[in-house]
Amino acid sequence: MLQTGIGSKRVTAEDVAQAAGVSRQTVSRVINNVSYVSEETRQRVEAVVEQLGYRPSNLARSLSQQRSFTLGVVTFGLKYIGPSRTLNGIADKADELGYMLLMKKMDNFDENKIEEIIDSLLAHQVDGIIWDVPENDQNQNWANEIENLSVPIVFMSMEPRPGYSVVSIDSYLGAQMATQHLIDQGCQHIGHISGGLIWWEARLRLQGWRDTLEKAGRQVSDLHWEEGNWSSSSGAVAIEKLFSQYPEMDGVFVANDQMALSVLSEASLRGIKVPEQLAVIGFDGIPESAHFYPSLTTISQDPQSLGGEAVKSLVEMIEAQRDNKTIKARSVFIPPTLVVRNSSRK
Amino acid sequence: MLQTGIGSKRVTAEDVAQAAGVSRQTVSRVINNVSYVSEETRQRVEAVVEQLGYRPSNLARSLSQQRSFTLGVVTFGLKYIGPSRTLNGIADKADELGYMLLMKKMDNFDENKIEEIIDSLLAHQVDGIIWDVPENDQNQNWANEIENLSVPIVFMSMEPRPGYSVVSIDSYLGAQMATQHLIDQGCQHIGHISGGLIWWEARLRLQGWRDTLEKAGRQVSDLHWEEGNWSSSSGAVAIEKLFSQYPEMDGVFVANDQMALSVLSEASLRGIKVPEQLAVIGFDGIPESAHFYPSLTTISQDPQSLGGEAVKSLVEMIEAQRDNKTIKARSVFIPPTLVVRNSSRK
DNA sequence: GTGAAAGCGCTAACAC
DNA sequence: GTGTTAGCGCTTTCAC
Repeated sequence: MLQTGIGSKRVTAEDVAQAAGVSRQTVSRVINNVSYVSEETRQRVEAVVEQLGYRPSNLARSLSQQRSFTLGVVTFGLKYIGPSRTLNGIADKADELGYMLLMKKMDNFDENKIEEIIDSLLAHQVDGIIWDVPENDQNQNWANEIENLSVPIVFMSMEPRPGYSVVSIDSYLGAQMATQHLIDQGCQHIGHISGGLIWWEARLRLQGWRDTLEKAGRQVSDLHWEEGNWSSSSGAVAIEKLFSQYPEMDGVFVANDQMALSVLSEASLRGIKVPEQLAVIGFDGIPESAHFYPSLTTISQDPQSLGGEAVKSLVEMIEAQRDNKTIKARSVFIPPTLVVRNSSRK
Repeated sequence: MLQTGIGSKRVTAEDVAQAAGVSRQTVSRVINNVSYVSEETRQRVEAVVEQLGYRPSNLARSLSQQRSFTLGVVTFGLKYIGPSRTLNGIADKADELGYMLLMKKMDNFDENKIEEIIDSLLAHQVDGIIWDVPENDQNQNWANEIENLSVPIVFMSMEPRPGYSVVSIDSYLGAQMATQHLIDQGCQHIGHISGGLIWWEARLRLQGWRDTLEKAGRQVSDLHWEEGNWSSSSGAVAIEKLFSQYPEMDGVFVANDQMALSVLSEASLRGIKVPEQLAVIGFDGIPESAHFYPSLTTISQDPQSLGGEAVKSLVEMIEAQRDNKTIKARSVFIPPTLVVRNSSRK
């Protein structure tokens, strides 16, 4: 039974105690199922709880226990599908482990905001923090600011640093797989469209492409790649440039599926046949990519488990801290998988 | 300056008071800028605050003020782009108005979960709740359960009921606009692919399509539409069926852009020319739709402002409640806009 | 202007 | 088994 009446006064443990003719403490014991309470008392209390519609206040509990079972999550670019799928994974795992999520978003790289955000999370007594904001030039310094936090923190998609816990997709590996796949398909001239290079993952994917080509003895030039910003629009601009500055290109590794979508469209517009004249491979494996035309070969990641891993790591750290164990930072890299579809099958 | 040291003891107002040689209350006054404090004391306290890195505990404040400046948000289908863009709008507006977001997700329609979720939110003393879960047969009953909540609640994308605040896109209007557009382009046989009909919005879009056709004197049959579930995959299945059961179809209104993507792909596969042989219009206006091939005509909604409106409504209700004013429920319908692109321009 | 006391709703520690 | 006391960190009320 839910509490009734807008603005009605809250039913407290004290109310229940009085109505049941016991002490507050006994009510607490019944609620939390801790230490023995006689069956008779328990039932009496439970009846009153039900009758009064009593719900314990987590707020008060958090204050008294100095632990809130709440995790702070700071995300960036929630309006894009990638980050929100990760958030979904975080939410699922948090739920499973009995934590709530206190959410903050950060949309620009204002350094002052970093402290403000962390502070507001801390003020709400979060037990730990998940930081899912891309690292870039402007916000690198926060690493220092965050160094001595009073709660554990897990970073996502950030370059691992000793002493920090980081959970990421193995973008470098994925880029290698993608490039190698194009090589295996017989492509001779493989271009790349990167994500915004302020993102660590974009830099990794670029590097993976470059290294793989070089390892295969291919010539790599700066004319062979263009920087996008993850959006489809930027993909359209980038592929235009590549078409003109790298006309012999017969394969392209695109750093995410959204930009790859534009590559397919622009190719269609120009009558360039995919994959015959141009093989295309994306990254992310968004569900829609299976329905692009032609269907898109891609490096698939599972943001669900990515988010889940982050929560798992964080909760481990939280527990360790409570038990006064040493907290050992742990970095997790999740390998992506290659999904071959029509856009690359020569 | 951030707090230092994992697990280090929290700096409290009491600590500051002692260090500054004043009482806790004076510290509180300085922090909250309320009532007069002598300039000298103020500066002394502020110095100590800075020096000790004192951060007031919002938790304790919430408990004592019986108000948390936290909003509960319950979302459904966060892994899809629509709901997460809405969440983004919610987060922005909440930030602007000084509220934090406590997030819960709900992924199936388990009725028991409803109460549990609401309870956990209430236990954390949220000041109000935004309910962004589609209404369906199984979960209609919650309306009753939620009836007498102790905090204000705003529903999203739900059929308006007297006494409830609801914020929605005007899907019916959008469907009319879409269908009318196809009529205006000269389409004679206009089909429809709906979203999952457990969603109120899917039903509205279906109805808008049907009504508009009938108003235009067109014949409408159940062979002219198919139910999808919003996903691209379901769109592929649906369009297949329509192609076979409604071969004369020369225009199709698809209930969201993801499914429309599959329509474009399947048309390409079959060599059906869009828009010459089949005009296609989607719904939502996701950024990618501008880069489909051909670019997709769509009914564009702004989930950002949708989420913003919900927060605005909710906060209004919260303030009203605090001032003991009568809370008047208010329903907001946001009209979408028609974006004409190549998929429908005959 | 500033301080003392009480209270927000709960739990931990110790009695009985 | 159950009650009492103290305390989590803050704000409110009321003195002075």
